[in-house]
Amino acid sequence: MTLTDTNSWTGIREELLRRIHDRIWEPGSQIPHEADLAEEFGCARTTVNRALRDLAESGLVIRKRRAGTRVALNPPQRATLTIPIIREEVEALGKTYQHSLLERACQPVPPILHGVFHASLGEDVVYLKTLHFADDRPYAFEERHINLKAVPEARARKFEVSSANEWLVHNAPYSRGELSFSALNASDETAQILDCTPGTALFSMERITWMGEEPITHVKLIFAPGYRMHSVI
Amino acid sequence: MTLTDTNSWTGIREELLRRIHDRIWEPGSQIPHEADLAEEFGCARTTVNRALRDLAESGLVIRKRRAGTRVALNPPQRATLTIPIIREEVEALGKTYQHSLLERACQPVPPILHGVFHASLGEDVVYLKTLHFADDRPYAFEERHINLKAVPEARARKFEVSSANEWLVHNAPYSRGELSFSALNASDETAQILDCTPGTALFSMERITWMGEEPITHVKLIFAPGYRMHSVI
DNA sequence: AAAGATAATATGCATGCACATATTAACGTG
DNA sequence: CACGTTAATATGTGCATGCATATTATCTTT
Repeated sequence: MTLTDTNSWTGIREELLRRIHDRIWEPGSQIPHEADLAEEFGCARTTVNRALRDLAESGLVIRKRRAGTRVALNPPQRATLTIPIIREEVEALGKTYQHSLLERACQPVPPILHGVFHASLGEDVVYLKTLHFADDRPYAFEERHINLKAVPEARARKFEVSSANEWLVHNAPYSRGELSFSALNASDETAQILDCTPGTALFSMERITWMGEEPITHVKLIFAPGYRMHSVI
Repeated sequence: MTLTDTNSWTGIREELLRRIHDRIWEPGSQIPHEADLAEEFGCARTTVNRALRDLAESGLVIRKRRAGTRVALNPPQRATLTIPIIREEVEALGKTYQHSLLERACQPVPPILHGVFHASLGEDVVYLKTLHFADDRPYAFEERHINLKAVPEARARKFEVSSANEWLVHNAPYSRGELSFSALNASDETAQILDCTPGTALFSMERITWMGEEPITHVKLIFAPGYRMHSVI
């Protein structure tokens, strides 16, 4: 018998987890509905609901109205990725961080969204080109658009002393974001900027962030050769 | 102006979000407590709680008992990455998945860990080279080592019908793993395998998984040109 | 004044209930 | 039989309330 406290929603979640792991409820099969589980555990349906909602959030079960709750067939493998602030990342390597603003434009430069994200930052944007250094060596090349409708204060900022990234982190919080990673061959321009030979495979990260329904900023980072991104499961 | 329905917890969340973004509540500052907000919005405290919990989960506010709720100083730098099973990923594109085993060896081939991960799979391993297809086009090239000490059943498996990945997912659960992403130029061999020109920038993912202290498997995936990995914050 | 006990407070959680909503099943009707 | 309509049902959400728990402030006691 399990010693889990079945009166707390976490306890119920553990018990449900156990049943899924022990294949008492097989992948793809339907599990009893909330009311039955509540009766079995001797708790309110709300409590079971909380536990099931949590499991659904982690992707272990699929819930649909009327259709009931099913054990996910292939539980998605999730990893948590920590997106570092470049300065911190460089300093963690024991190197000195520097950055230089290559370009700053307010005229509407068409955002280079490449169709990666389904969003537009609108017409009124700041466009920034920044190069990040680690010990005088180029570390990453950044292209950024900032939506001035969402962050009007950015119009006056020069972003020469503090980088746009850090300023935005502290001044324009976002509620959600999307990330996209890819590999690309260094163009002549980026090769020159990052001090490598054209054609070198480079790791690239694109990110777009929103506050509610309003896009805040779009960044495309191209890292110098050899960059690796790590994550733990 | 959007007339947010302040009677639903999502509506309240939007309004709270707006206040954070508009700096009505500055980063680091305390926001009114649940009871006050409930009264202001004319709803139950439970509903405000739901909204605040959601914001706390996304990392935008920090909540502590008695201490109250504060706007986060450093908004989230975490993203959850869902690592797809290649077959599902391909099928989600509306394409037909296929894979073919290029090589299978049991003799101790030195694992190509490249010093990325600090681990060794030991001497007794299966080495697999698999090519994954999407509609007859190469999709990803996989090199894998399986630790036979941890998964002895793998010695007898041929991995011709079901891919090693899916077999392991369902038969060798792991407790933790490490991931590493990088970009690399296609070698002559990988270019031939993936049907692209040598030198093309390719996205690569390496993963090692453990059960407890025992490494289970190490995979290196090299994706065909144009691959992108997505993630949400 | 320092240390410990105690009270106050904000969030966390559980309950019982009601109603909303999405989805499926059953049922007619042409 | 194919179709639209209606009913049944499981989850989703809101509310009022009470108690639990962590943390801080305050009040003792020595």
